[in-house]
Amino acid sequence: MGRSPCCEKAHTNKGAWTKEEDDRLIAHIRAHGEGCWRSLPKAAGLLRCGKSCRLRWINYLRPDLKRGNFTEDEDEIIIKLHSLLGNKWSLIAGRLPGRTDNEIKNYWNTHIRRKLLSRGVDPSTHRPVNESVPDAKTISFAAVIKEEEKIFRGFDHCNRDKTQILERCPDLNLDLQISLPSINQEAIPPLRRTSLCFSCSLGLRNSKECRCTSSSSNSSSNTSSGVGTVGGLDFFGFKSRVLDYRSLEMKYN
DNA sequence: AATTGCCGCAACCGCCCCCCA
DNA sequence: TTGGGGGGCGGTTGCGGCAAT
Repeated sequence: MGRSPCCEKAHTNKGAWTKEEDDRLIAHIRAHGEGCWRSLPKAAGLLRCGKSCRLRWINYLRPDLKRGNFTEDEDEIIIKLHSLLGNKWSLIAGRLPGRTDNEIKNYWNTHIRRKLLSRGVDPSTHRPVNESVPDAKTISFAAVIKEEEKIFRGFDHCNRDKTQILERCPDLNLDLQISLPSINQEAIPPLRRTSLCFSCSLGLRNSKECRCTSSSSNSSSNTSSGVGTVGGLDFFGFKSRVLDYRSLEMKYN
């Protein structure tokens, strides 16, 4: 038995939303709030799929949406976040108030990709287009074990157990941690040490999150704020729990 | 003025994850 | 512990508008 459909497809409208449908949806959400999208269309008197209502509200009708063109600052933030997070549009949108994941995804595909290509940057890898990428090395443990089996086949008299072979490949814990590039400020001549805060490095100079100071002495304090926070800036949302950090962790046990 | 091709964006589709019974 | 349902997400599609011819 397959999955039950999210709605009665036969009796739902598709395509562009009418003004009347928008008004009904807005009125319903104003009165009852968001939630239970599956039952919302019926309650609101809409011949739409619940998912369609959700999309329409989130991407178009929500009152806190920022309409209009993206600013240069927003462009740069999107580029930097994309280089860190990849196509995690919802995470990127979470760091840009008033913008939706769909909007950012479309904007990326239509404008930023072209912008990066014109700069000679590959939008997928964020590396120069003509930069030769070193051959990727794939470590295959299965291949290692096969090789070892070949070797040990000649030593059958030893009654060597396969588990002994496997013990040669201990469990790995490949936890990935993300953090700011570690720069040893002590190794840099005093005059060249930077006090640029992370906000400024994202192109948000003079923003309220800016922690830059005229003195370079504060720069070290920025690195002691813990993972995901820089100078008190909750960049990765660890404090606000916007970012599901588990998606950035790979475990092999 | 009509046609064609391209571009941008809203909306849809299907998969995946999480929560709860 | 497990399975089903609901919601969220990323990729894709299709339509409308606009520029070029």
